[in-house]
Amino acid sequence: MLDLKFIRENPELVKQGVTNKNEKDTVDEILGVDKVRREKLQRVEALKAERNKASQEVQQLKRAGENADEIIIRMRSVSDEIKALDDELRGIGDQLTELLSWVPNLPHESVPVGKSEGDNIESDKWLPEGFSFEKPEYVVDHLEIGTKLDILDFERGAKLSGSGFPVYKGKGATLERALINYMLDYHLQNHGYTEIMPPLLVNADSMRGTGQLPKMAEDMYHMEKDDLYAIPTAEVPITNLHRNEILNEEELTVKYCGYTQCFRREAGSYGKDSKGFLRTHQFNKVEMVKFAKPETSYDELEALVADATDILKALNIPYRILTLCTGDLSFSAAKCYDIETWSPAENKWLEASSCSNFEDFQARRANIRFRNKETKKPEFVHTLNGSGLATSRLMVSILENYQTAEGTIIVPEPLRKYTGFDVIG
RNA sequence: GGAGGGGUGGCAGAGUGGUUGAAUGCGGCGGUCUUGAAAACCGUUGAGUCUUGAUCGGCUCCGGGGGUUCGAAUCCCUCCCCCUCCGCCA
Repeated sequence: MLDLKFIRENPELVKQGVTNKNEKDTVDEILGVDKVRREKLQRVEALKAERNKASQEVQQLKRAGENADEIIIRMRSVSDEIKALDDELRGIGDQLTELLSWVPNLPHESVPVGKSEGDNIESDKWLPEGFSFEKPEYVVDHLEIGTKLDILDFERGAKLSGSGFPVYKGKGATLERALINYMLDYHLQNHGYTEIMPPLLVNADSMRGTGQLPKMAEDMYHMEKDDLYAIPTAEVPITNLHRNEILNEEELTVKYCGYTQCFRREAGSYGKDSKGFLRTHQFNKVEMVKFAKPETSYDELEALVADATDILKALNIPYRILTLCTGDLSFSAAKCYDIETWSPAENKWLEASSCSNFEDFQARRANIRFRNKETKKPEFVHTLNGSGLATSRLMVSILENYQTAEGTIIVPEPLRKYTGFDVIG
């Protein structure tokens, strides 16, 4: 959520940012409603001040044993007027909140202006020694090798749940689990994160807090009976851990890291990159979340990207980093880097991680603050998160980049102590 | 699913319908004392919002919503959440 006062004082800036993000510009509508609201607010508050004063007088008169009927009768009508105005204000307030909840975060000034993913900028690239974009003859895509080695079973997954629900089998399941454990341990031991294992079902307040609601409602699984949502990312429960809390400045930066399964309906994206792991309804992800002081949040963002790419380097997987342009930024993000890994079989880069700074956008929605040591006043924290990383996309990279001419998969060295085997097939 | 108890400031915990934004304790901050620290003592310490250039000031907030009243943390209705016990189950 943007600060209403900020919108009021910088309408042109907000309009520009919203337009650059390809979102609807409702600034004038918001300012109009806001103006009406403030006028009525001032009126009702003046009436309330009058009422409060009169109530004191009634008390004093009664104590003195005098008659207060005149005031009481007068205040009766004032109270009615207050009630009517309050009703009106509630409606206006709801309208304003609704309008504000649809306003996206503004892009940071360092974000390139652009319309779509074609305008993203490649800001870094890392290739293992001896790597070539030339695909070896024998390399087949992850679906084919996974089926052949009997480690992935999408067909039975479809029988159980529908398409997009993968089944991992045998060494495939073990490899997946190894990846998760390896990444978690890496972040805990080398990057100073604290592990969190959160609920996978959360309430609507949590979804609003991180900005999934209202915009992404159609993309989430919703349990109607209990009004709970299946999390699309661990970002939701982990960021909301501190919803409605005031943190101590000394505690910052708070760094959490957690593994969860993630659930996405992916409504409207059928047929688009939908083969095998490229787009699934359920997948595994290790997520990193930070609560930072405003002045350090952009440094923390760079560190977050480094934390994620450390893993790819250790696994020897080619990757590149994209700085997303304004048009490709998500609703809540002020700045975002995508990390993409190379898929030889698809002959393209696949997104394996997204690292974002939300500045105070989520914090304002979720009311996450810290007490400024100097001013002693609470201020909104900056929240950040990044995948570290999504295993399904990593699995594609491993199954393709570690394929041998014999049709086997070499287990990346760092994962071996977790898998207990060196080769699949 | 059944029965009961409870939701008050960072925490614990009082609160007769009328200077209660809220006693008290702890914690935090500042100070006295001390070589320094602890202890002790003194003082101080909620958030949001409107108005203003900034103060001053106004208003709101005792789980959420509604009601009664001139006036509600306090009375009534309703919803939510938490805890304990019983039942069922992993």
